Amino acid sequence: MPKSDIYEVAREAGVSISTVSRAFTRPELVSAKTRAKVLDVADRLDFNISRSATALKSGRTNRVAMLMNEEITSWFNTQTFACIESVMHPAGYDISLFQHIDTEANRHEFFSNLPIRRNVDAVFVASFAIDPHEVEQLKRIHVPIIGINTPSSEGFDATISIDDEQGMFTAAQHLINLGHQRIVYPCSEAAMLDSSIDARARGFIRACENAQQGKRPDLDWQVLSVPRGPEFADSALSALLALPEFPDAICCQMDMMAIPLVLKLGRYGHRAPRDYSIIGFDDSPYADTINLTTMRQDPYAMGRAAAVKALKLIEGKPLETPHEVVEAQLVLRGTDAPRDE
Amino acid sequence: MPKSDIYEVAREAGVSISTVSRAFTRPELVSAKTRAKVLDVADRLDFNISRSATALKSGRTNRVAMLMNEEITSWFNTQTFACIESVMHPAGYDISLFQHIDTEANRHEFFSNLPIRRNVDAVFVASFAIDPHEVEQLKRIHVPIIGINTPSSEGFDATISIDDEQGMFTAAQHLINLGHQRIVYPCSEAAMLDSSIDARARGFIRACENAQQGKRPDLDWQVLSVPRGPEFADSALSALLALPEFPDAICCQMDMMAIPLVLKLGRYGHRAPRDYSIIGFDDSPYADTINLTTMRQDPYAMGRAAAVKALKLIEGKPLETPHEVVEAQLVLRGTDAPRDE
DNA sequence: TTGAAAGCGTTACCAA
DNA sequence: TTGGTAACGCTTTCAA
Repeated sequence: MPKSDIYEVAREAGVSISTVSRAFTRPELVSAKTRAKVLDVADRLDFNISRSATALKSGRTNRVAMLMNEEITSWFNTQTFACIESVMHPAGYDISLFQHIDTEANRHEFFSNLPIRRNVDAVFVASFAIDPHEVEQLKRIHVPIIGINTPSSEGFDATISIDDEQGMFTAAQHLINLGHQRIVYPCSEAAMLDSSIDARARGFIRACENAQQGKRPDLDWQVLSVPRGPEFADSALSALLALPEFPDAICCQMDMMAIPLVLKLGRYGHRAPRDYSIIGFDDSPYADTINLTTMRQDPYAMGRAAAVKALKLIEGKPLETPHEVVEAQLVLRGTDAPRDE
Repeated sequence: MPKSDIYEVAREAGVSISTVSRAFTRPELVSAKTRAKVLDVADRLDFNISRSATALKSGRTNRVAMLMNEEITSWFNTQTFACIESVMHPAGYDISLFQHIDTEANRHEFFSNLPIRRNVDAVFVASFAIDPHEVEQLKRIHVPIIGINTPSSEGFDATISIDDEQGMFTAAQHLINLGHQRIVYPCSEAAMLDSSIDARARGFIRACENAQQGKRPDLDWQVLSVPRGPEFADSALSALLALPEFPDAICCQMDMMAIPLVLKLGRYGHRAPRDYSIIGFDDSPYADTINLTTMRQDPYAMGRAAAVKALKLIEGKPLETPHEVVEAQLVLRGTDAPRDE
């Protein structure tokens, strides 16, 4: 078993363990020659600095936690994780992932046991709401807490969020401006506290009420709520087809709702934009392929921004703008058209 | 700063640090009363056992590495990561992710510096080929190496792979049996060494040559290779449409090729299964939505199996079946039909 | 059931 | 530029 320790390397290289350590982590303090010698011996003996020991000594853990709703396999979570990883990994951090912090049981388990206490240098909360009590609990780990798409920034050291309400307001407005009469907003029922979704619904409602009270008193709109779960798109499809009159515009909570609808409504003779306009939200995979008009959000940029903030906070540096809100962008493609008179 | 150490907890609880330690990690060795007391004090003082110290003391790192081609955002990588995580996390391991071990530069950097040496308890290699020299390098970290969809099991302590060659053979065979005459296999050019993809092409070719030499001497088939990159599906689309005669069957390297093709070919008047049959590979998102006939592989099950193997190997237990190969399943849906005479 | 103490592999201070 | 040494926070053996 050729796993050697720092003493062996020191002996073999004819130096002290201090020098071995420095050759790895403070190369500038060691003469080029000594350093080369040490690294050469170390490589031969399959030696490398132990991160655990470094962590212990330094008081840092070199690890951050990332809390998420549901699975990392969802589009937003994957994107966010990927770019936080791409910033944190080069900086020497591992990400300890906590999925499914959504059910009451899991939340309670997590926030009362607080397994990450004293074991991470920062915490990311990705795209879900935690209640004030939970934030309090989280604060007890005494490290920076960074939120991504959290409905509130209360209690967080930094947040970056998309403006869901305004984004969906814009989407609905766009549909209204196109002259559509009967607009439906299909959405899967909000998970407990998941107000990123709620905010979108609020934006839709506000746009419709605005229009109704203004120059479009005739506007006919409704929120079509279907149960959460893997079947939500099919549920929305059925609900839509069962409506007394098919809408001329559909404003979707997210692309994962819009894409199946566009695809499957076609089979029932409803073609966008010929028969109705439809708009999505997210610009997630295949939105471009099916030419879906949508509101784009950029989780990659958000994740990166969050990671950069975290790194600064870990270093104890102050943040110029701890809390940021970014706007979703309307991406016009081919599933919307003015209503023909 | 109420971050307290084990001594403070011990003092406050009126016990020794040994007892505090045991209260957390060996509760059965501590009287219920003492344990309750200790945990109570610990919670009040925001104390928790340090994973770094535990790791250092134990000689374990409580961390595994996962190496992958390209980004974690690809469907297969995300799925695999998610389920390895779901097994390793509860077992107390973090996953240190190394993305983009694909370019020559990154590979060299990784395999010669070997940053994970002495810093992980196992290594997962997800879905890409590493050359014999690289395997040798990897072995120098002296921990179990587990491969997922690696073309060879040479040098690995355990592997689980899908039989790409056989899977694509089955897919092509199916199309041939349906009576199709002109079969095209569009594929993006293999990344260097990425023979999971090559294996699929080989399966396609074998099925076609078999048929040709047997009862289908008239079979007309070809491999349509397009450059890698984000545009591969559009490149394949153009290439297909530029063919002297449009094929009556398309056998796709993967669903991410098949799905855009089905969607976009429709705009050019080619409808599956009316005008041609098409089959995918993977059963990735939206395959079911568009009713794509495809070969299903189950990265979730594979990841789980790989993680279980890793855990056993870390414990030093022997594996009954270190190397496993699973078959892809033909999922018949709606994009294939017998050729009408 | 509990306590004392050694040691895991580093880093950083102080000295040389 | 390099070496000696204490200390980081835990686990575990041995003793009580």
